[in-house]
Amino acid sequence: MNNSTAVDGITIDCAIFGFNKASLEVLLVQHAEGESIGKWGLLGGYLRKDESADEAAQRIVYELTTLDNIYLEQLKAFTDPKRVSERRVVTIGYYTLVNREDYNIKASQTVIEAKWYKINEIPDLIFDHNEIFDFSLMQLQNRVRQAPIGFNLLPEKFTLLQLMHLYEEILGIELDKSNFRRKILHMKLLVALDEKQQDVSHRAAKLYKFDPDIYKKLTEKGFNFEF
Amino acid sequence: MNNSTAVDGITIDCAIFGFNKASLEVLLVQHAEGESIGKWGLLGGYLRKDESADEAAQRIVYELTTLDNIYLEQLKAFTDPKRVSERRVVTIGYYTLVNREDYNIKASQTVIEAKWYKINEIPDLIFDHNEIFDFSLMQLQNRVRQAPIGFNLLPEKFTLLQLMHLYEEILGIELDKSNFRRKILHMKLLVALDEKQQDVSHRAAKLYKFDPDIYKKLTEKGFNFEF
DNA sequence: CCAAAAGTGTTGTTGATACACCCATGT
DNA sequence: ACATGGGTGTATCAACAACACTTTTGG
Repeated sequence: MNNSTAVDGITIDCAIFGFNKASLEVLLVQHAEGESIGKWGLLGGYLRKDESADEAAQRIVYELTTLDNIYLEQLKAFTDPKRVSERRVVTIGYYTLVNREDYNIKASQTVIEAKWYKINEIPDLIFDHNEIFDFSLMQLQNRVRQAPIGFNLLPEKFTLLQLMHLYEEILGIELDKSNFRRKILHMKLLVALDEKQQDVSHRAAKLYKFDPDIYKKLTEKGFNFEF
Repeated sequence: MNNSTAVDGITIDCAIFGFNKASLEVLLVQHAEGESIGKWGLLGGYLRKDESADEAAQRIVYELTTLDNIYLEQLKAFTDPKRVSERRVVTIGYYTLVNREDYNIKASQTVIEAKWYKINEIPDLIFDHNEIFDFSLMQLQNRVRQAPIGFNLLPEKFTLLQLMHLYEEILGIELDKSNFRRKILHMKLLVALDEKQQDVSHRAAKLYKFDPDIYKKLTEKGFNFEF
């Protein structure tokens, strides 16, 4: 990358979450250059002089995955003076939620390899990236209870049990099928489609989709996302 | 201040909340030097090379108020490339909760004047400080519903109605006295003292204090702070 | 017919809400 | 006596947890 356009001493690091079958996973990368060659870490990059941190995070994720318009939220700034040896670098942490069905790795100059890791099988990462990851998971668990951001991890059409398993994975709890159905349907956030699952070896489930317009209307009255 | 010890291009800005009688207020300052002379803004300063952002925020608040060991939480980094004209400066926002009874302004080299403003009477501030303040209020409203951080705004001993008025002010809602009492006492977070209000022109209320030890025990089981 | 997941129904308990009401104290 | 806030009691309603049950579909 062209360092002349970068802000000195400020980087962006991003935890990219995806949901696969029944498990919540994070995309980690091996860096091809710099002092961290060959070690796994969160996807990162420099903040450029003409962009905000949000724009930088969007750009950095796009450069690796070609994913556009993804859900993205700043965590906080990580500022321990010793977090990177030798230099003083402050990093601004982010997390994003992506739909694995849309995802495709793009060849990249700065990254050797990218790989999904289950959230309870994260290896030792560079710098303070384990701390950043832990914080991002905590933040995800909190946010998912306050707003329906979890839908960003699912394909457009999904069954109620897929949704329930997603919440179970993220929150690390078990939910009652019957009660979950009642509660989520009662919120009126979902639109039932005239479609069912295909090619499953059991009774096919109805498919639903999340409706952001309905969400906007409901959000003014306020409703509860505790599960 | 000695700029040779400062990290280039990174500042700290802090919204200091206090609770006075019945209103939630923020401490604003007029800067004595730099491009912002004479305008009101949040308390701010440079991040130093040998300190984390948390330490910097503690130091900056201490330098003005001599308050120590206060509740302090990072908001996020504000990074719009145009947020400060001329230079690229990223600021890390903070908010703190202080007990007005402990508070005393200290003479300061960098600040002409400091003044408490009611949260709905905030003037036009320098840079993006209005945005930072709005964010801090939102964050306070959210956090106060998840954990008993509001106690940091009160004196050590307080009545149940003082506490209720605090929540009403922060959240901008009205609460039912009877139901509030039941709910807060039911949580078992408060320790009833063998003391009553003095010199009030009505029946004296019992005083309570918040017990952090009890909170720690309860927090593991989880409990609900929605009001 | 069986396995597996989809989907419905029932019941007891808890907690929120909206009140009405009585108590203590200073002016 | 009355104003002001302190403090108690109660009836109603909505939400939740636990669990049993029926339905659909592929193999």
